[in-house]
Amino acid sequence: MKKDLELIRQRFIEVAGHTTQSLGVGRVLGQIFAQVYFSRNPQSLDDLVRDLQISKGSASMSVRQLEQWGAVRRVWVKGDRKDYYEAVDEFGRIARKALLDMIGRELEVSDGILEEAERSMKVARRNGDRTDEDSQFIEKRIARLRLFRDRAQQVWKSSIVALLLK
Amino acid sequence: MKKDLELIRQRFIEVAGHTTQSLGVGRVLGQIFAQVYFSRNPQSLDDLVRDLQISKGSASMSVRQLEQWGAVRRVWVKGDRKDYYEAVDEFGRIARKALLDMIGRELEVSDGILEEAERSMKVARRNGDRTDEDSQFIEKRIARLRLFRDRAQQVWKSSIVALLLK
DNA sequence: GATATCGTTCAATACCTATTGAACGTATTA
DNA sequence: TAATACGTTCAATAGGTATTGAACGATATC
Repeated sequence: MKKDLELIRQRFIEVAGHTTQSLGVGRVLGQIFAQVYFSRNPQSLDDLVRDLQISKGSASMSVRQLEQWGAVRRVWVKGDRKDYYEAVDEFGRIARKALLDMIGRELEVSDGILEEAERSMKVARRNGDRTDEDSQFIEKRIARLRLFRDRAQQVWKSSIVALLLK
Repeated sequence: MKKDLELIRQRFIEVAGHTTQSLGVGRVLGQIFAQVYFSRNPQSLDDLVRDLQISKGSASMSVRQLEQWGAVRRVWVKGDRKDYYEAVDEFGRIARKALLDMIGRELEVSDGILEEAERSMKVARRNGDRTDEDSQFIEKRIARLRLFRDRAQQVWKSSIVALLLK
């Protein structure tokens, strides 16, 4: 491959690695995807290990993660036992799955605590504590939190949908 | 304060810390905001140090970060030299600033590499390399990337705006 | 059936970054 | 002026997590 093309490729791999790293999913993940995405031929684990100078274990795990998100797909190369991978060129779907996987869980957790708190407040109320100033304050704060949470939920969902549409 | 209210507060602090941690901005940040948000009285650094059992340095830095994002504001308590902080109850604006600060930079970086690559391809083309199959492949991939980037940009901006609106 | 090839697993390690805490500057009080 | 109270800074450290690599199982090849 021509030298300047190779340079561009290298640069993409570098930046992709940096990006995924600061997104909290590890450098290797981005590097692998970039390498596969900018390769005409399907890439084997060994290709990745050699070119990116990473361990086989790392390559194996990262590739599986990428497969999970639908970012790469296994392809069959006849007469070769190795697994080969090529990039799926549908960033929308990929981003959707990845984001849901990464952020979705967290959202559910904080959702849980909110409902839990709301239940507790309800119980406290029924016991006639409604005049308590502390309770009223906390209750208001929780209500505001709920308001934001619902808004954020909407934005989140519509964003996800928007990204999905090709 | 009543015991069950205190429990709820504690739980919020715990979850907030966990959330900010896995968002990559440290546990203390979330803990401090939760504590301030669920306190009727403005909180001093010492309050935070005592209640959360964190170091003064950590408290100082995290509070400054929160101030930067407009999540807490300094308030003046007469007859007291300490700095006190209270929560700003506008999650929309806070989220906006925080997200821009955290993700905005990354977006610009990956933006840079894209334009850089596009320029390089343009130059290569002018030199009559357009028949090169490798070049054509890379060029197509870059174009697809650009397409997604622009879409994502739109979604990103509209989400940010939507969150801002109270 | 023995050997070679390939992918996976997971405990150990290396790396990164949040957190600490001592030292410092500044403002306030005695 | 000395002593105290307070917030900030930053080098050192702790803690968490990505990455490694040796061991393993499975499958193909000799």
